[in-house]
Amino acid sequence: MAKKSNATIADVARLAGVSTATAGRVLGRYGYSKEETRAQVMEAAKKLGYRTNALARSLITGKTRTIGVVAGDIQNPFYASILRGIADVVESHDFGLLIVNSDENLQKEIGAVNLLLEKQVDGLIVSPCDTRNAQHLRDLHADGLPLVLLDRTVSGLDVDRVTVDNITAAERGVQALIAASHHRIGFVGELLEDLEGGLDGFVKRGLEGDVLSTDTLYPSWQRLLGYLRAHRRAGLPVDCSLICRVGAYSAKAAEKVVGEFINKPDRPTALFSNDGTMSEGVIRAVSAAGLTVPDQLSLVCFDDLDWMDFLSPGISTVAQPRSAMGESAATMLLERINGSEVAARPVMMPAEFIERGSIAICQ
Amino acid sequence: MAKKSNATIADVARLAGVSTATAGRVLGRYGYSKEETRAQVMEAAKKLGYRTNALARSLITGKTRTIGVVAGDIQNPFYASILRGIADVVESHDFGLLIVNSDENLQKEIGAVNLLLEKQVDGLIVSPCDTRNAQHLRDLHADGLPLVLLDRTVSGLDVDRVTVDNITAAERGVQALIAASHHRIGFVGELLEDLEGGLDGFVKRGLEGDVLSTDTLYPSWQRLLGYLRAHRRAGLPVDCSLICRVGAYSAKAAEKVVGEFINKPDRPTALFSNDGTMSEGVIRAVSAAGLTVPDQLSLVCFDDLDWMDFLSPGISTVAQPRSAMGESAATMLLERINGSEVAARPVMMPAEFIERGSIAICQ
DNA sequence: CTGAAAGCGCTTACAG
DNA sequence: CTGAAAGCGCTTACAG
Repeated sequence: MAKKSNATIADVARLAGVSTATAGRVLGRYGYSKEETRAQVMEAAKKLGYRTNALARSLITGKTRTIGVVAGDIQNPFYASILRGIADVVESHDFGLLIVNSDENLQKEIGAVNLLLEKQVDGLIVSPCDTRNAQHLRDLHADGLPLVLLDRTVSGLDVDRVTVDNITAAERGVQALIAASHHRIGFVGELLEDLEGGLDGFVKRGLEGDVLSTDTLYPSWQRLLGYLRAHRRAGLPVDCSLICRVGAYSAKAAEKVVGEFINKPDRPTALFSNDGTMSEGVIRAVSAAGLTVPDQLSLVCFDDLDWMDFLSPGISTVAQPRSAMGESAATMLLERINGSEVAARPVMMPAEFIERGSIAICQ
Repeated sequence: MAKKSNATIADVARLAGVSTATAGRVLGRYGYSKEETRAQVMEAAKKLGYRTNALARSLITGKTRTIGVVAGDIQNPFYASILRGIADVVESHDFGLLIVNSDENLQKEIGAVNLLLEKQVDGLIVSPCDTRNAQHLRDLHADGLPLVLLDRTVSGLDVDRVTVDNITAAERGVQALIAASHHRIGFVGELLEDLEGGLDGFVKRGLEGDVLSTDTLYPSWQRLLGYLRAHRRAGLPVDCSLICRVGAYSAKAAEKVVGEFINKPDRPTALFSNDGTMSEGVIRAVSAAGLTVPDQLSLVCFDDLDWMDFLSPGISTVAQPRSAMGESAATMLLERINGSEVAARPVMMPAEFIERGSIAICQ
């Protein structure tokens, strides 16, 4: 049995000797049906290899049981883990998962959202590449489409979101370095976006007190804030020349910039690398410079990538709960899809500092 | 403008003062339409924030411009890179990408395929978890659905596929070790499946000459074949006790088994680790045993993971062309979807041996 | 509990 | 070049 999966409800109904309405009721598991009728229809369906056409059903019900995700790059371990978390909850609810990469490019993001909307997804999880320029996302929400923001937020868009408490997390990592008597701690981050007042202005404000509305700041800037706060609370001055602004989100770029950075005579005694991809570049640069970790240079990274554990020495790092982030985002989205109308939930997850062997006491 | 994306073609047609057929023609870019009419319709569409409902279109055309992928685990760097390759070609053709994890579990795979079929994907890329028990995949092909197999093949299913030339690749890696005078080379692989004749029988056959029909063998067994072939061609005997069968696809499991393996008095002088995940376990075990690579133990891995390059010493490895594998699979699938009826293409991609610092001359 | 009819939002012949 | 009508494969009221 079961061949040619192009049988329709009409075919099944005909073979079973019932109306399409009845056949539809038993095959779609809605409405009433007599035990006997059900058996007949099921048998006919089996004989014909009937398979529901979700398209037709969705056209009527207005629900596709499919959600869309716009991620920066599914190949990046950060997103890969988050996606796994999303996929786990989505799959357990028998939903489909449509995934598109944005490469952190606004035009691609807009195109991706459009594609997903045309396919009528029931909801969207987006890691927005631009926190201000995001009218397409605001429109989505205004149209009532369930939407969850991931990793970043968007100004003027009050929807469910899951982010990491980057400030506290970075502060914790830098504190560990300060506790080991380091006073010249380099900060390595992409710090891509241009902020008003520039880097110097930002540092000045960050040192004067906690910056308000840090929500829509990009993660690397938030982490810089944590770096500043750790210094401020320890009563330590900040040397702006120790802030290494890579200016691109790539391990190669980080390697190059950090290479020059640590080859200067007044190089830092420790480095705080603000991201997994940056960290790869840092490790390469440090190794190329022939510096030993932690003896000649202490190191704390961000995001616990597989290799940080077995690299020798183990890399102390701030671990983001990646899978849990994905699970949380997906769970909230499904709740919205199921009609929840609670106020927007700004889920900010804590990151855990993992102490390993990359910090030495500064002499 | 552009709000409420629930306007239909009928709404646009009404506002533009034309028939739905005409509105459909201009919005769907098919059939003829006068320049003037087109302008009117476009303006009405813009005013209403019209967006195509791909569901309705697909129901008629029978095409969804969406493909499905069943991967083992999207979080695994092997699959993550392949998926990126797939996504790149799919996105460039304006197709959607539906992804499901199988966790290498047959029941989940069957469920995944079913979900994707109900959503009417135009084609499927599957890394089958079972090379024999795969009637659901054979049925797919019999039904005429475009299907491409990834990484593994299925016996009795002659469709497009992209695999790696595992035998040659592994042979090349082991050769490098033999060339450095190693005679006691351990092989670490999951070797999950039970083959007739067991491991011993397999080794015996592998040493007698090239095993026929290696196609449907699982990758780790193919790689073992490469290990055997390298020995045979070098005139070296094979000690079965050096073949470390992990029996599970997990770094943890590999770490445990390899830990015991290399703590024995007659431990190998070199290790060939047959997979990225196994390699993680191997590195942890080696490091826990306090052995120095390559001085006390030489090492060659499989699949070039990020860390293999910057781990010190660099890990010599056999690199699989992951992104290219995904691109190739997706390209072939789209060709089939576009009607290509050439004979099934068994694409077997070469893996490149990357020499770094993990091999020392055996004293 | 079942069936006839309408309709979801499009595209496709078919006339004109 | 345009429109009226039918139809893709389902589900949804509405009668009975």
